[in-house]
Amino acid sequence: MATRTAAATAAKARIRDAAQGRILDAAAEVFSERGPAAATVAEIAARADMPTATVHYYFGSKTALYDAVLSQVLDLWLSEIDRIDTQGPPEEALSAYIRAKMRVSFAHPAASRIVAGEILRGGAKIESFVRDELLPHLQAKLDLVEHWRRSNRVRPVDPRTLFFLIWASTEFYATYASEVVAVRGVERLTEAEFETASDAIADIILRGALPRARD
Amino acid sequence: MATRTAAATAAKARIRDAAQGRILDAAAEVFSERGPAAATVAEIAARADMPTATVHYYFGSKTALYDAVLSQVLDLWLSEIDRIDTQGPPEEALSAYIRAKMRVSFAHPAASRIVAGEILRGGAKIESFVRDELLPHLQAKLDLVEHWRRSNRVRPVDPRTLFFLIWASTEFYATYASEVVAVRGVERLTEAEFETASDAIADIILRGALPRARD
DNA sequence: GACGATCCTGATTTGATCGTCAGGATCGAT
DNA sequence: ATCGATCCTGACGATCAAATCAGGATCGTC
Repeated sequence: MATRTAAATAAKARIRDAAQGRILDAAAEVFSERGPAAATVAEIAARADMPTATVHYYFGSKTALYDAVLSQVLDLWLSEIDRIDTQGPPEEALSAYIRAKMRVSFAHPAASRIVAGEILRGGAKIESFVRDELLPHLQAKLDLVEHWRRSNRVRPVDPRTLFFLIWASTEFYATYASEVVAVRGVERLTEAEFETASDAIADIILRGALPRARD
Repeated sequence: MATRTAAATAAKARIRDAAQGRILDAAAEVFSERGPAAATVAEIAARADMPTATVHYYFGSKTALYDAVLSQVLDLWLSEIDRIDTQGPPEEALSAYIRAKMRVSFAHPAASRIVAGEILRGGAKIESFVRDELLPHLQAKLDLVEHWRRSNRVRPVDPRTLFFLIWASTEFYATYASEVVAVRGVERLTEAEFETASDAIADIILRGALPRARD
């Protein structure tokens, strides 16, 4: 180790990162499709096109691998909350937020489903994340909405209820995708359908939450 | 068997039903908390306060037990769609529907979570139910909303999108209960909080989906 | 080309849970 | 009291997936 050059270390690191990346991608897929309990290391390894033992070599245990996937996914989730532009008017800020959340549901359905599954089963694994990371970020946004509300730029609604409504309606398109597909009678959801749904959701929620009719 | 009286048969049936009921209740709890894969027959049996073998005696296999729970739960889910009063004005009908769905989320959180988990993992097990039972029932309701829309009693929104919004926002309080609890900083959700949330959701969605400002 | 370090994997062990089975307990009918 | 039918259960076996391990392959350095 004392004789290792930086180049050698970097080369090894690249190999490691590539392998870990492939495993993480495969794992995110399998965990989201089957849930962490039903997912098997063998299936994850098969999708990453490598032997089972290799997965254990890199991540030690299935639980550790799941935790790594979860951590990745939570970072994505957190970054979405920051998408609210605190400068613009409520109408534009909320509209942009809704569209951003819908885009995540479309672009990262596996990530959305993993978080949803975690919460569905009580959220014990993400408790500290929610307390230490999510809530502080969220609080600033809640304060912003509360501020709007006090200056009558948002109707008198509990800011938290408004956020719940936005989360529910946007994440629905990732977590209930199989239902949406069945009810709409399509093969799969296209980006265009996501755009249309985003428009409709933003339209209804904004009209419902902002003062004055807009047409 | 040829000599069995009706009374004896009824007595046995009562015993059987009681035991099966206890098992089904315990199973619904455990399945909803852990998911079908992570749930163990041993834990279900422990909650029903009986040996593991007894659960197998009544239901044969864990899969059969899960299917029985799922079937119960889907019936409940279906019955909710019929709650829409096709006679009344849109405002009252939709408001009553939203409140009914919220009441289910509050009264039967385990049932809501089991269905949500099933859908989350692709809904393969409920595919035929959705096609043969849910969709036909739903279609009548969609037609009703479409009818309202054409007579300008509902704003120009896709009826399916409106239903998705209602489902998402109401089931959110069952499926994301651990998040709601964390964000609100309470121990658990009370009936009063569900009522308040119902009011807020109905208020925003109705104002967003119905023509003319209401204040 | 010998070295140290890391990468990688087939074979095997370990552990947990589903499901069976043989047989005892209970109960109503006669 | 005995009988048939069903209820009920402890003990056991089979299965399946996680995790270990010993050892070989590879790579940059000297």
